[in-house]
Amino acid sequence: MSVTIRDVSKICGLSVSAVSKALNHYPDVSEETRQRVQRVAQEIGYRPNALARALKTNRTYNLGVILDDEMHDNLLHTYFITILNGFKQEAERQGYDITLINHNIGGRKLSYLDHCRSRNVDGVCLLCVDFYNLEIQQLAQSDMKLVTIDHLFSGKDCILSDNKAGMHDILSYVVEMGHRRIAFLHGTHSSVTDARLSAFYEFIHQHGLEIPPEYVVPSHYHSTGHAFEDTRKLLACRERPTCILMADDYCALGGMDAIQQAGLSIPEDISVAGYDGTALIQKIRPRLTTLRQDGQKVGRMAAVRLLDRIENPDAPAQRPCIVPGELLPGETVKRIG
Amino acid sequence: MSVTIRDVSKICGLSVSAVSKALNHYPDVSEETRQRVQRVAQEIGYRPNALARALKTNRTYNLGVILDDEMHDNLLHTYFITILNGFKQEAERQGYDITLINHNIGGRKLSYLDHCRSRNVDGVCLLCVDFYNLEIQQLAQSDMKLVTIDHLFSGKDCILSDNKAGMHDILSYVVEMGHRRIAFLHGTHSSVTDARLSAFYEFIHQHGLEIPPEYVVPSHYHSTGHAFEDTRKLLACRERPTCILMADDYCALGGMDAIQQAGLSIPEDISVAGYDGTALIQKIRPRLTTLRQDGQKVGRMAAVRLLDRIENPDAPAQRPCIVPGELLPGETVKRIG
DNA sequence: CTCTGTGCATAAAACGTTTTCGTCATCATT
DNA sequence: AATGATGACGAAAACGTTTTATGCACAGAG
Repeated sequence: MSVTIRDVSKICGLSVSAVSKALNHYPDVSEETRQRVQRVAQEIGYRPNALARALKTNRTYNLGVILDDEMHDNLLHTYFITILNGFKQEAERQGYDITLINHNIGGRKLSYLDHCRSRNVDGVCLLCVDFYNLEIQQLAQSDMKLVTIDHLFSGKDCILSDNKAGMHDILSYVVEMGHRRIAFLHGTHSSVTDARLSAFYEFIHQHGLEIPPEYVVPSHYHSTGHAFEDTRKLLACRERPTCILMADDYCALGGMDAIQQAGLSIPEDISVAGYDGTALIQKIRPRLTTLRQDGQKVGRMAAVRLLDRIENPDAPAQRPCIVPGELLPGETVKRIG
Repeated sequence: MSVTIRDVSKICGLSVSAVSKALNHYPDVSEETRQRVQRVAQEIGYRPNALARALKTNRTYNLGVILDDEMHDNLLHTYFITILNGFKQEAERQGYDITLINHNIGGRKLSYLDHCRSRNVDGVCLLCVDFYNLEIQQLAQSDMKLVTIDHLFSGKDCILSDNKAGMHDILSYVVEMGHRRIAFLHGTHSSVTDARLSAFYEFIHQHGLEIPPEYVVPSHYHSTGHAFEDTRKLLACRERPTCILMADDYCALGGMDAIQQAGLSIPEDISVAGYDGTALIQKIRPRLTTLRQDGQKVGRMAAVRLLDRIENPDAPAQRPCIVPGELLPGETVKRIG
């Protein structure tokens, strides 16, 4: 089949162990034979079998990424993809591969934890999952090394996009532009939503804004359809908001659609702001005012933390790494008052 | 450490081999002991070590995906992500995991082929790579089971998005709308570009359209920036085209930007069409006329083909699987003449 | 009673590595 | 000359499985 270490050893007239040691830079092998071994290995194209090596060393140099939801299309959300991209780049840089951990595997249901164990990944990144799911909880409480994105399990490593500051920045901007009647069409129940909602309430409280309860409407991330409907309802309020903060950029698109179909124009009649600041969205007109999350960095830091954890397993848990965002003022929020 | 087959065997008072056979549905084990073994395995949470199993059986149930370019951000192109998503879903359905094959792994350069071999993937999907790269060629000529997307290596399995028909459909539509002076801002050298370009030339030849050479301008996929510049040049032609076909939807955005900045409006002054029909693009106004590629299906079929190949390695190579697209008439192509 | 088959279980080799321990020179030190 | 240290290598166990070959008891057939 493939060329093994045994082949190298035979050609060199050495034992298998000698070859192994030569290739792995052990001290007790003469410089001369090391050279010879390496040359022969090179010549006949020897590549260590990662499986066999991992079986022995308990290191696969493989990181799991869990990225799933009931809809099975989270891969399509640009924010998460950007994170995955950053994660992949850093992992690659440090010599790790990444494998996507599936939920149902070959008919049989296999829990995430079992799956990770079975594949012997060195660590796992929980990116875009339902953190309240029981299986995820089980995984989080196991001894599996893991890093989570935008959700903190106590004692575990974690990367957070700074939603508190993000909300603060965008609200400050909107208020600065003269808005008082600000609606918030927010996402579903999650840590991210919690962070953003509480930042929202804290802000309006501190600034003495009077926000009627119907201005805070639960919707769904990544769904132009829901945003469309929920925005329509918002427009039907007795007293219309002058500005709507959307759950994310996708929602902003759906919402803007609803606004325009209602015969209103943006930002003359009503202002809109998004969240995420994905690359594509910045290309469309009118340029959406939004808060860019640095998904690339989030992903990269996640890999850094996870690999750090893998290298020194007994180090105390670090504080969550908080990645700042950046306000992108566009053309969809009008100065009023 | 983890619970192994040996633990099960001890509890059951059986040999390791008996347990293995019981779990793997071998015939020569009594129904009674099979039941007992399965119960015990279940109870103590035994999960076979995929590494050890793979080492012995030469099957990892792991598929590689190569997705790379010099820019390292192909993950961010929606078309490819959609394909990856479809691929992942089908692979998952059939019990396979997927791992992303890196190029540089841990400082050391490792060729794609070596990397695949070393990880012992059962097969590999070439999605979005430079097919003219020497390493890719080497991989394609090896005995590694592989499937390619939108590029045919002779004798290998392949999925093609129907670019010929796609170009034909969109050109027919545009001509039907009365356009004669049609420009084509196309992507970089690749099979996809070849297919689209030849379909373009074939069409204009068959329909007796006179297209000045400067209407066919090489640009870059997935780059609003290049499209912006190249569109500006197009607008400077003595006789402006009435319609521009863009390399993809990203380019369409860049191009539309250039058009609007030139003080022209779409589609009144000039028409534009994209290519890809990604989900997000369909939400923006004006709705882009474009050709939707069914990336989901492309990915799914790729997995189907690859797994088929893995199951029966000696079957003759099938004809390329051609996945049709769908014209999405939007609002960016005006009826003229 | 012997032979042969059958049903069930075990022993052991194998997959390709890493790593611990031991061996055996050689050479310097008492 | 005995001892010890050092340097270079090999033997073998181990990682957790699968699979082939083997054994053994018991049945029925001659």
